[in-house]
Amino acid sequence: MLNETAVAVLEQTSAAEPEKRIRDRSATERAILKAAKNLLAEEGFQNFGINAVARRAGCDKQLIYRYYGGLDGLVEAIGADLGSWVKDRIPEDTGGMFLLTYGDLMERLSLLFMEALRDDPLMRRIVAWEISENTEQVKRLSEARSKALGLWLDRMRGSLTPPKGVDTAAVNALIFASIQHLVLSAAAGGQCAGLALKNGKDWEKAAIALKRLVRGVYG
Amino acid sequence: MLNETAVAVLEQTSAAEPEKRIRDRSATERAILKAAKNLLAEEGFQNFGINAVARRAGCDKQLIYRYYGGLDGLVEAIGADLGSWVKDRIPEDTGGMFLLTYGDLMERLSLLFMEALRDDPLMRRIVAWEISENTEQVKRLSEARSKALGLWLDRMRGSLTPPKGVDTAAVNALIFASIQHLVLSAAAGGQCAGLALKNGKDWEKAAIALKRLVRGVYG
DNA sequence: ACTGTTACTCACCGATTGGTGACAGACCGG
DNA sequence: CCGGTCTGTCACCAATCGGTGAGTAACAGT
Repeated sequence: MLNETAVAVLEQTSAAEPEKRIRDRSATERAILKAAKNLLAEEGFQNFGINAVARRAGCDKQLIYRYYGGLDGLVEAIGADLGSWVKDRIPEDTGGMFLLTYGDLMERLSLLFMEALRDDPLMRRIVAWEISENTEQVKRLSEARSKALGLWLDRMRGSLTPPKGVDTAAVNALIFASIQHLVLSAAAGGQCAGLALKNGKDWEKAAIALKRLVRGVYG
Repeated sequence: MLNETAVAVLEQTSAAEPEKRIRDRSATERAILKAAKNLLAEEGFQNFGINAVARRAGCDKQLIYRYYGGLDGLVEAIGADLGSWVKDRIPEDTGGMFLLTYGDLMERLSLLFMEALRDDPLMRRIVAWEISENTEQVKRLSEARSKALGLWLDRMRGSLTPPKGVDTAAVNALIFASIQHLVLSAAAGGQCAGLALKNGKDWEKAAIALKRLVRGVYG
């Protein structure tokens, strides 16, 4: 893999156009970041290292040290980039939902979160990483993710007050933990605690069970 | 670290005699297995390899190849050894519980499982491993764990029929997923989804929320 | 055109990994 | 006693890891 610009140049080499700017720092930086994200999403954190990222980015690892200050900085950049998650995952159409109770809201958020996590391999890998390791790298990344998730929840919640008499923080933590583990387990082995999670039908069952769980506590 | 026997020998040989290692295959095998389990429990699967296990077991890695056929066989042996989990985790005192409803049962099982997982680092690491990787190694280990858990649940359930009209498989999968993620997240970072999980007070809150969740679906 | 800076590549380092073949010593049957 | 098997050790392999210092090629300012 080469720089995007380099690829573009290669593609139009048929013409006699003079090559322009193979040396483009910001493009290289973007290529590195993109390579890192893709690598993390596809391969997981096991084989996530300087050499692998440089290989995939098609540049020398030295550039990663120079531009990001090593893997730590690169991971931090990924974390910073995680803010874009919020924008992508907020449905602009919030209409059609009248008179939301807290139960309505949590049911909707749970299903949305499950769906979002299902088709975001990078986020899944990060969650798995958080659980498996406790280095400073992961801690920072975890904070960024937590922050992004919190922001997402805030945006989605709007101005709705939680019910009294229930420890919503703890209950919601359990609900979201449930979703995360279900999705991660499914992504890894196609099942969770013996429950098959492969085709759409399986996930429909899971969704129904999730609704029932949420409705059970929040009515 | 050396064999226990070897250590004993070393302790009583002041320095005159050349140290002799006891030739005891089964003891060495046990030492290797124990080292592997401890290593996995303490360090996690990140640095789990032939060299690390041999180092901790105080023997040459060649012996791991000979006795277990490499890491795969060793992991499989760990899985086979996982059956003992069931015996350790079944409270012999099942009296004092009259007229169990399914809700009573699931509440009790949930709390027991959470507690059991909380003080079993090896099991936690295995769960985290399952989620993070999908190699043949992990698959076998996962199966063994799943089997052990299933056996445990059977033993605990006794002869109690689940309620109709509820997809108990899916709901229970969600509940146990919730517990696993909560405990793993806590073990890694002392919190889960912003919910602090450090001292006993925190866990008490989590337990209450868990009860509420279970009671919500199963009454 | 000269100079200095920027962007980038390359070669090398020590350490560690998984894996193998050769060897030494202890034990046992003959 | 000898010879073979079992148990354990050691040296070595190629590959990969993270990390660094030095060199090269393209650019910009003058």
